[in-house]
Amino acid sequence: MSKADTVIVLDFETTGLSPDIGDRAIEIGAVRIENGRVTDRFQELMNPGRPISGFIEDYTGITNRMLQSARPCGEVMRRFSDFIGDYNLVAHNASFDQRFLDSELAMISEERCGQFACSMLAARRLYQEAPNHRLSGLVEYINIPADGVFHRALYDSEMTAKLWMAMLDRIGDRYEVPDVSFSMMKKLTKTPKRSIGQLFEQR
DNA sequence: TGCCAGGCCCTCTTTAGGGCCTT
Repeated sequence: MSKADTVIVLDFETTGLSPDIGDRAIEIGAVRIENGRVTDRFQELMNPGRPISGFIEDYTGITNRMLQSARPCGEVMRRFSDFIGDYNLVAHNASFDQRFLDSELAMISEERCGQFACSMLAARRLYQEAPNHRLSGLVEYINIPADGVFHRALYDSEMTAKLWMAMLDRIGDRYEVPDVSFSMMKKLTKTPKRSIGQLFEQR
Protein backbone atom coordinates (compact mmCIF):
# COMPACT_ATOMS: atom_id res chain seq x y z
CA MET A 1 0.00 0.00 0.00
CA SER A 2 1.37 3.32 -0.91
CA LYS A 3 1.87 5.59 2.04
CA ALA A 4 -0.54 7.85 0.23
CA ASP A 5 -3.27 5.18 0.17
CA THR A 6 -5.82 5.40 2.94
CA VAL A 7 -7.49 2.13 3.95
CA ILE A 8 -9.86 0.95 6.66
CA VAL A 9 -8.79 -2.25 8.45
CA LEU A 10 -11.84 -3.88 10.02
CA ASP A 11 -12.92 -6.90 12.02
CA PHE A 12 -16.36 -8.25 12.96
CA GLU A 13 -17.33 -10.39 15.91
CA THR A 14 -20.51 -12.27 15.04
CA THR A 15 -23.04 -14.80 16.31
CA GLY A 16 -21.60 -17.45 13.98
CA LEU A 17 -19.97 -18.20 10.67
CA SER A 18 -22.45 -17.14 8.01
CA PRO A 19 -25.06 -14.43 7.47
CA ASP A 20 -26.67 -16.81 4.96
CA ILE A 21 -27.95 -18.92 7.84
CA GLY A 22 -29.07 -15.99 9.95
CA ASP A 23 -25.91 -15.02 11.80
CA ARG A 24 -25.53 -11.34 12.73
CA ALA A 25 -22.73 -9.01 13.74
CA ILE A 26 -22.29 -8.30 17.46
CA GLU A 27 -19.22 -6.02 17.37
CA ILE A 28 -17.33 -4.00 14.79
CA GLY A 29 -13.82 -2.69 15.23
CA ALA A 30 -11.79 -0.75 12.67
CA VAL A 31 -8.82 1.54 12.24
CA ARG A 32 -8.04 3.99 9.46
CA ILE A 33 -4.48 3.87 8.13
CA GLU A 34 -3.38 7.09 6.54
CA ASN A 35 0.15 7.91 5.44
CA GLY A 36 1.38 4.72 7.06
CA ARG A 37 -0.09 5.31 10.52
CA VAL A 38 -3.39 4.86 12.37
CA THR A 39 -5.32 8.14 12.32
CA ASP A 40 -8.78 7.05 13.49
CA ARG A 41 -10.57 4.19 15.25
CA PHE A 42 -14.12 2.79 15.44
CA GLN A 43 -15.37 0.25 17.97
CA GLU A 44 -18.88 -0.59 19.04
CA LEU A 45 -20.91 -3.54 20.28
CA MET A 46 -24.28 -4.08 18.61
CA ASN A 47 -27.40 -5.90 19.69
CA PRO A 48 -28.36 -8.65 17.20
CA GLY A 49 -31.85 -8.93 18.66
CA ARG A 50 -31.44 -12.39 20.11
CA PRO A 51 -29.19 -14.17 22.61
CA ILE A 52 -25.75 -15.34 21.51
CA SER A 53 -24.51 -18.87 22.21
CA GLY A 54 -22.29 -19.86 25.09
CA PHE A 55 -19.62 -20.73 22.56
CA ILE A 56 -19.55 -17.16 21.24
CA GLU A 57 -19.55 -15.76 24.78
CA ASP A 58 -16.50 -17.88 25.57
CA TYR A 59 -14.81 -17.26 22.21
CA THR A 60 -15.12 -13.46 22.25
CA GLY A 61 -15.61 -12.55 25.89
CA ILE A 62 -18.70 -10.65 24.76
CA THR A 63 -21.65 -11.64 26.94
CA ASN A 64 -25.39 -11.47 26.49
CA ARG A 65 -25.43 -9.02 29.39
CA MET A 66 -23.03 -6.71 27.52
CA LEU A 67 -25.20 -6.84 24.40
CA GLN A 68 -28.42 -6.05 26.26
CA SER A 69 -27.39 -2.42 26.57
CA ALA A 70 -25.83 -2.19 23.07
CA ARG A 71 -27.48 -0.22 20.27
CA PRO A 72 -29.22 -2.23 17.50
CA CYS A 73 -27.11 -3.46 14.56
CA GLY A 74 -28.74 -1.10 12.08
CA GLU A 75 -28.02 1.98 14.16
CA VAL A 76 -24.35 1.04 14.64
CA MET A 77 -23.89 0.02 11.02
CA ARG A 78 -25.24 3.35 9.80
CA ARG A 79 -22.48 5.13 11.75
CA PHE A 80 -19.92 2.59 10.58
CA SER A 81 -20.97 3.14 6.96
CA ASP A 82 -20.17 6.82 7.45
CA PHE A 83 -16.80 5.86 9.00
CA ILE A 84 -15.67 3.71 6.07
CA GLY A 85 -16.92 6.15 3.43
CA ASP A 86 -15.54 5.11 0.05
CA TYR A 87 -12.15 3.94 1.35
CA ASN A 88 -10.71 0.58 0.39
CA LEU A 89 -10.95 -2.12 3.05
CA VAL A 90 -8.64 -4.74 4.57
CA ALA A 91 -9.52 -7.71 6.81
CA HIS A 92 -7.95 -11.01 7.89
CA ASN A 93 -9.78 -13.68 5.88
CA ALA A 94 -11.65 -10.85 4.19
CA SER A 95 -14.29 -13.05 2.58
CA PHE A 96 -15.75 -13.58 6.05
CA ASP A 97 -15.92 -9.90 7.03
CA GLN A 98 -17.03 -8.92 3.53
CA ARG A 99 -20.07 -11.20 3.74
CA PHE A 100 -21.10 -9.77 7.12
CA LEU A 101 -20.44 -6.15 6.10
CA ASP A 102 -22.49 -6.50 2.92
CA SER A 103 -25.26 -8.36 4.74
CA GLU A 104 -25.56 -5.82 7.56
CA LEU A 105 -25.40 -2.88 5.14
CA ALA A 106 -28.09 -4.44 2.94
CA MET A 107 -30.41 -4.58 5.96
CA ILE A 108 -30.23 -0.78 6.22
CA SER A 109 -30.33 -0.28 2.44
CA GLU A 110 -26.70 0.81 2.26
CA GLU A 111 -23.76 -0.54 0.32
CA ARG A 112 -20.00 -0.07 0.30
CA CYS A 113 -17.95 1.59 -2.44
CA GLY A 114 -14.42 0.48 -1.53
CA GLN A 115 -12.77 -2.78 -2.53
CA PHE A 116 -11.60 -5.50 -0.13
CA ALA A 117 -8.09 -6.92 0.18
CA CYS A 118 -7.27 -9.92 2.39
CA SER A 119 -4.32 -9.89 4.80
CA MET A 120 -4.48 -13.67 5.18
CA LEU A 121 -4.10 -14.34 1.45
CA ALA A 122 -1.23 -11.85 1.31
CA ALA A 123 0.43 -13.46 4.35
CA ARG A 124 0.14 -16.95 2.84
CA ARG A 125 2.31 -15.65 0.00
CA LEU A 126 4.74 -13.47 1.95
CA TYR A 127 5.21 -15.79 4.97
CA GLN A 128 4.94 -19.21 3.32
CA GLU A 129 7.20 -20.67 5.99
CA ALA A 130 5.06 -19.53 8.94
CA PRO A 131 3.65 -22.38 11.06
CA ASN A 132 0.12 -21.13 10.42
CA HIS A 133 -1.64 -18.08 9.01
CA ARG A 134 -4.06 -17.33 11.82
CA LEU A 135 -3.94 -13.67 12.85
CA SER A 136 -2.56 -14.50 16.31
CA GLY A 137 -0.03 -16.91 14.83
CA LEU A 138 1.30 -14.38 12.35
CA VAL A 139 1.52 -11.65 14.99
CA GLU A 140 3.66 -13.99 17.09
CA TYR A 141 5.67 -15.22 14.11
CA ILE A 142 6.78 -11.76 12.97
CA ASN A 143 7.21 -10.45 16.52
CA ILE A 144 4.55 -7.77 16.52
CA PRO A 145 4.17 -6.53 20.12
CA ALA A 146 0.84 -7.89 21.39
CA ASP A 147 -0.47 -7.02 24.84
CA GLY A 148 -4.20 -7.44 24.36
CA VAL A 149 -6.79 -10.15 23.91
CA PHE A 150 -7.56 -11.59 20.49
CA HIS A 151 -11.13 -12.10 19.29
CA ARG A 152 -12.27 -8.60 20.17
CA ALA A 153 -12.99 -6.47 17.14
CA LEU A 154 -10.86 -3.40 17.75
CA TYR A 155 -7.84 -5.35 18.99
CA ASP A 156 -7.96 -7.74 16.02
CA SER A 157 -8.29 -4.82 13.59
CA GLU A 158 -5.30 -3.10 15.24
CA MET A 159 -3.23 -6.29 14.94
CA THR A 160 -4.35 -6.79 11.33
CA ALA A 161 -3.30 -3.22 10.57
CA LYS A 162 0.15 -3.86 12.05
CA LEU A 163 0.44 -7.09 10.06
CA TRP A 164 -0.59 -5.24 6.91
CA MET A 165 2.05 -2.54 7.41
CA ALA A 166 4.67 -5.19 8.21
CA MET A 167 3.89 -6.87 4.90
CA LEU A 168 4.37 -3.58 3.05
CA ASP A 169 7.78 -3.27 4.68
CA ARG A 170 8.64 -6.88 3.79
CA ILE A 171 7.83 -6.29 0.13
CA GLY A 172 9.87 -3.12 0.20
CA ASP A 173 12.87 -4.93 1.72
CA ARG A 174 12.71 -8.15 -0.28
CA TYR A 175 11.67 -6.86 -3.70
CA GLU A 176 12.94 -3.30 -3.44
CA VAL A 177 9.52 -1.85 -4.15
CA PRO A 178 9.40 1.51 -2.37
CA ASP A 179 5.72 2.31 -2.64
CA VAL A 180 3.34 -0.67 -2.81
CA SER A 181 -0.17 0.37 -3.79
CA PHE A 182 -3.42 -1.11 -2.49
CA SER A 183 -4.16 -2.43 -5.97
CA MET A 184 -0.78 -4.16 -6.04
CA MET A 185 -1.51 -5.83 -2.68
CA LYS A 186 -4.87 -6.94 -4.03
CA LYS A 187 -3.14 -8.31 -7.12
CA LEU A 188 -0.66 -10.13 -4.87
CA THR A 189 -3.50 -12.05 -3.22
CA LYS A 190 -4.60 -13.38 -6.61
CA THR A 191 -1.09 -14.31 -7.81
CA PRO A 192 0.12 -17.94 -7.65
CA LYS A 193 2.76 -18.31 -4.92
CA ARG A 194 5.45 -19.33 -7.39
CA SER A 195 4.92 -16.12 -9.41
CA ILE A 196 5.21 -13.53 -6.65
CA GLY A 197 8.73 -12.52 -7.62
CA GLN A 198 7.62 -11.90 -11.19
CA LEU A 199 4.77 -9.72 -9.93
CA PHE A 200 7.18 -7.24 -8.41
CA GLU A 201 9.95 -7.58 -10.95
CA GLN A 202 7.67 -6.72 -13.86
CA ARG A 203 6.98 -3.23 -12.52
C1' DT B 1 -27.37 -32.01 21.49
C1' DG B 2 -24.61 -31.02 17.74
C1' DC B 3 -24.13 -28.88 13.77
C1' DC B 4 -24.69 -25.29 10.25
C1' DA B 5 -20.77 -21.55 5.31
C1' DG B 6 -17.68 -20.28 1.83
C1' DG B 7 -13.32 -19.26 -0.51
C1' DC B 8 -8.61 -20.56 -1.08
C1' DC B 9 -5.23 -23.94 -1.98
C1' DC B 10 -2.77 -28.29 -1.93
C1' DT B 11 -2.55 -32.95 -3.71
C1' DC B 12 -2.74 -39.20 -3.23
C1' DT B 13 -6.00 -33.26 -8.57
C1' DT B 14 -8.57 -31.27 -12.59
C1' DT B 15 -14.88 -36.21 -13.63
C1' DA B 16 -12.40 -34.54 -5.94
C1' DG B 17 -11.53 -34.28 -1.33
C1' DG B 18 -10.00 -32.15 2.63
C1' DG B 19 -7.37 -28.72 5.60
C1' DC B 20 -7.03 -23.91 6.66
C1' DC B 21 -9.10 -19.51 8.09
C1' DT B 22 -12.95 -16.44 9.84
C1' DT B 23 -17.19 -16.47 14.42
